Amino acid sequence: MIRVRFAPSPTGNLHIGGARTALFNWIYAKAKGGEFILRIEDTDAARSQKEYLDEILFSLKWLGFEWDELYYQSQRFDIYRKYAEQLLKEGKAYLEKTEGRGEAVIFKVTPRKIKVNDLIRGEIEFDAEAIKDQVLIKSDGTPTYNFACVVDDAQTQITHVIRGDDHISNTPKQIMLYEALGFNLPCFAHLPLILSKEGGRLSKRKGATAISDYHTMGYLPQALVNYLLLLGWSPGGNREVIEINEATKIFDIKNINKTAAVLDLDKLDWMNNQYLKKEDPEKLADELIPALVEKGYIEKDKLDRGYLVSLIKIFQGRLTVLNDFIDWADFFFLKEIKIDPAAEEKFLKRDFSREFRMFINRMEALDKFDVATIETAFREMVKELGIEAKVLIHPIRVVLTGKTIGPGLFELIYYLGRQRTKERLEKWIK
RNA sequence: GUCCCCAUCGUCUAGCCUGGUCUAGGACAAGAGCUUUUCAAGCUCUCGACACCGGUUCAAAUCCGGUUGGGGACACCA
Repeated sequence: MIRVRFAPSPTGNLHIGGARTALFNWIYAKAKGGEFILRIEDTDAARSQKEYLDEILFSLKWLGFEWDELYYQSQRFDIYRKYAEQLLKEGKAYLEKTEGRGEAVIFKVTPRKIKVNDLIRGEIEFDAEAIKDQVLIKSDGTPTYNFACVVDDAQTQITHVIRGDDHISNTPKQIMLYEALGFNLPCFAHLPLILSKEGGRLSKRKGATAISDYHTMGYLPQALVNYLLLLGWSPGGNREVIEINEATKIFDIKNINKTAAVLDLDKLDWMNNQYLKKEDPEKLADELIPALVEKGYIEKDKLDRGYLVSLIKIFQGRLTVLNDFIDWADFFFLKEIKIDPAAEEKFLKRDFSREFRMFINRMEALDKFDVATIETAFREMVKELGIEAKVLIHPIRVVLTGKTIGPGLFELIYYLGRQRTKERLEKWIK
């Protein structure tokens, strides 16, 4: 049974890099019918925070990476202690006293060559000569990262350690510990790093946006996962959009490439639009309702859900992020719309009183008020006036929506309704 | 400084393992056009890469060596 783990430290939010590591672990488990274990590396009590833990757990669930088991290192200190004592007893570690602090347990490093057979990179050789003796238990009694990591991976029977490239130099240190403790070695796979656009590691300043923020901004988890999957792996066959369920069927560590990838969010935007277009509008409504309520655009108990879904449908294909809807469709919810000054300048300098009046009358005369009849009435009217449709379409759009961009005019009028269309047009009749 | 990793369009990548089918394919971005009711989408087209040097070979993006460049690690952080 394949067992993999993702081991974040709650000293920061989950960001793109961590999410991608989690993804590759999770998908490998799925691909091989294995288990995905989540381990919280919260040994540093001073830096670990509950809010980060919550954010990490929320984000992993949001992305769809459900775990089979969950461990907290802070609850396992006695286990680390036990193994440290074993090493002490066997003479593989020694105690070191520091003034003002307690005793630390230090691992004795024996000079030798250490070979790592990495699933992605092949064989890598290190010389332990360059590695200093390693602290196992700090003088405050807490374990160090490398020690706790090895004990936990072995104890929880992790078969494949899949992690970022930045851990590659920890690997020889950990292998020495596995051997000293008499544990079986897992397989190692070191993922290429994700670099910021400026080069270098992802940091708060450079692209390390919290995953939960992508949720807040209106990205779809499927889109983010698909984008992440393409960073270092390819389904082949010139495929870009690939559903996770399909990807799990063809995923293999062997196909992960060695090169670090630069984070370029343009492609994520494109990907998000791809998923937004085909997403069930009912689901998008669920996502949008809280934000719309908060904006005061709708009221929770007086919600016309069917209407909202209809509106989502006419915007769906043009959204980059779901939240674009809130700005672009505001005129459907606001009593008083704001007219973009540039749009007014461009389309409403002329007096359209006669045309607007005429259009109102035509609409009121309609027996059946739907997208097709509105359009027919409008087209007949401009024909009679002897003008091009767009001469009138743009000014009407600006008056009704306040914007120069948006959905087709006739469906927009249909959903705005006769009454509101009339009111907004009348404001511009002198 | 020491150790380690990496190297195909601006970006993500296919191809590399198993040299010839590669005058290197796709996607994003950019530019042009079509459509049109604006924007978005869609469609068509354009721009654009095997880091460099040497070796092996009839033949190298593909194998080998070096150079250069980029990145990572060297904590009683994780």
